[in-house]
Amino acid sequence: MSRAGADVPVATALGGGRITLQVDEKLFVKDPTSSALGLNIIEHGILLLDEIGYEDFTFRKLAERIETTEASVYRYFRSKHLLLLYLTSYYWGWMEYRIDLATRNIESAEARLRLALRELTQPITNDESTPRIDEAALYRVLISESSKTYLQRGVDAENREGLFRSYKRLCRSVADVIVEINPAYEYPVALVSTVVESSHRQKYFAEHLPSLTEVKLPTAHRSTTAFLTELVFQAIAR
Amino acid sequence: MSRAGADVPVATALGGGRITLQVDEKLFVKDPTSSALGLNIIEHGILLLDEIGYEDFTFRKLAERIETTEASVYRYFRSKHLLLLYLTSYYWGWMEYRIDLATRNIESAEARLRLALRELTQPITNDESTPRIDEAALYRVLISESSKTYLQRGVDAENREGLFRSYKRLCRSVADVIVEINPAYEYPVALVSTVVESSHRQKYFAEHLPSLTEVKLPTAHRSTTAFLTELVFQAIAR
DNA sequence: TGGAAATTATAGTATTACTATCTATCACGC
DNA sequence: GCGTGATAGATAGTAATACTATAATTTCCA
Repeated sequence: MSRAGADVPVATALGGGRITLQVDEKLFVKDPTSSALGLNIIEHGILLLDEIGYEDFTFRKLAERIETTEASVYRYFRSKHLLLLYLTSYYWGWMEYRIDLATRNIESAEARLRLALRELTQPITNDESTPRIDEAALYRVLISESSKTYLQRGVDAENREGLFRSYKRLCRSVADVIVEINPAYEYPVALVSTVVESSHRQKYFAEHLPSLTEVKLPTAHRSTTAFLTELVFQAIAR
Repeated sequence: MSRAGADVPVATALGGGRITLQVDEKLFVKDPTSSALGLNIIEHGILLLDEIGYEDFTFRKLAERIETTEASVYRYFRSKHLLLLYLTSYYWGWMEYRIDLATRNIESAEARLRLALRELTQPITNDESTPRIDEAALYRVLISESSKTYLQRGVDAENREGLFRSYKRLCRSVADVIVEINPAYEYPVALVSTVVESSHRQKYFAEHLPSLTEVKLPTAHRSTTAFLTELVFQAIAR
């Protein structure tokens, strides 16, 4: 399957730094990595989303913060929804790249699955090569807002355009490892998508609705990894 | 634990029918079950949410449909967000009532858990006693929109007011059965909340992002039940 | 039947999510 | 150094949303 890293998103440059991922061109009007203004939109888009949440976030507020105009922001993204989709797509692409990096050259499928689950359930760490991206903030945005990319009427049309490709590819590639371990297991992709969603949700619950989970701050990441790793290995045990 | 049904929501009357559930009074301004207009708001609120989705849903559109005015709708619900929260709260209360009904007098904890998972993952069926409620439509609304009740900035305040009590109580009561089966299992509530969320999500994926799951229409309900029941029993096996 | 409560009609506000147009700036090749 | 084309900024405008306010009318029921 994707062991050799074929088909994995290519690393190029974001934030004046050295690494970025290919994000589908349909997600933006003009590539935000191609100009200082675009990078500003990404950088402060993440920070503002983290601060005030998707519902209260507007291009007007973002424009004020980076001292540009609403119209200029619209030159890069058709809507705040597509900005969010861009960010999540970037995130999943990066996640797949990280998993690939962590698991290549590892023989045992079990070990690879364990590493992949670790990457999926631990927060992404600050990356020196992308100085403009606050990874911790992006991760919080993902936890709170990523479901909103697909829980809306436009899903089907957007899916037809391939805008969810990075998420689907990520789930598929982890599911492939499960199939390697137990080809008889009937729900590999469902299991992965459940784990990915649950990882975010449990951390959200830990912070906002703590009686819905045993995952507790400040060790939420660690116990989420433990909970979900155990869940997966028990589920696929022959 | 809740075996005897203590603390389970009481059945009273909705829709001119015989059964309703106590819904927290903080969720509405004026009890919608107390008048014809209120019942109309609930009935067509569900149908309209199902038809156009939460984002496009407005009180103006609802008012037009039931031939009343925006202001009249606002007399019952402070916002569309609180209407959605009312509907989900009603749903979880009813679910708890159904689980209690299905599992009381059953000795084996395993059997009770299996029955509870069945209730949680199968769609609610049309109920003769609530002729004004289209259960199938409500279920679709829940699948697509229920996460939006808590994935927003107001969660903490609303949680402090107890507006998520019915969801928390439901998860807790199912988790109690897990504890009965395996007191050593570390994540009973997390497992239940994961299953409840995943049940909705997998069905949503089956319809809109089918490559994220093996659950397939038109047998989505059956295979979701199978997938999640297996997942739970494997997870809690000693 | 009278008075209170519920509902309707009408109007208004601030904000949102855009779209349009025109001008200023700036890098570039010649 | 000059023109050109692309980018960004300034400004304005629109339809819809999510309410709030107030007065008039209808309904209820004691």
